[in-house]
Amino acid sequence: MNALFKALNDPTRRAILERLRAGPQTAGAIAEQFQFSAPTISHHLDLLRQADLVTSQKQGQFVVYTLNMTVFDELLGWLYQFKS
Amino acid sequence: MNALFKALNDPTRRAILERLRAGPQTAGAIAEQFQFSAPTISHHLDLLRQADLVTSQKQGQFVVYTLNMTVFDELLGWLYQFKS
DNA sequence: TTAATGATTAGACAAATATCTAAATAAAAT
DNA sequence: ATTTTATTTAGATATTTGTCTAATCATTAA
Repeated sequence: MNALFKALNDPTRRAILERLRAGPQTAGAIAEQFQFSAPTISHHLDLLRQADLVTSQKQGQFVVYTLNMTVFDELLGWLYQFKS
Repeated sequence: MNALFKALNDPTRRAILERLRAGPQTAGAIAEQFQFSAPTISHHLDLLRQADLVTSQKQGQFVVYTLNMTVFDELLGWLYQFKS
């Protein structure tokens, strides 16, 4: 829960998630879409993975990142207690 | 959106929200339930208010904080784009 | 009007965070 | 084998954050 909110508390990381809606992408392809250095994006991806918001698969020299939406259920569950 | 995620990215602030589910409470009553100083809780309440997650009404020398759940719709809306 | 109570503001400080460059690792291409 | 490409790790740094104590503001009570 902590890792989840932490991961979401950054506009760049949220933007990465939104980009991944279009489908899995390599670390490099993701980094290209932002003005930050590759190590910075790599770090953001690490935090997203710690929160289980993305998964990564190594494919040759590339690392492909995939959105994992199942974690949102946890968030929805937390939100639900506040409804009504 | 930034203020919202920022406010939620702290366990104490999330706990405050959960306590407020029981009903509006004064700043002092909220602070009593935590081990932090009154100024610290006051600061957390300020961030929650900046995110519009709570509203405050001054009643004499007390300040009553009330949970505002309408903001969660914004969060749900953001989450919704990831569904399916 | 003075003292007490509830709450916030101000300022300080340690810890966490986001970013960078440089270096390291691993795979592919020459 | 060597070099290039993709990515991560390491280390540095400036900013942000959570906390505290002390001081201030505002309201109520003596």
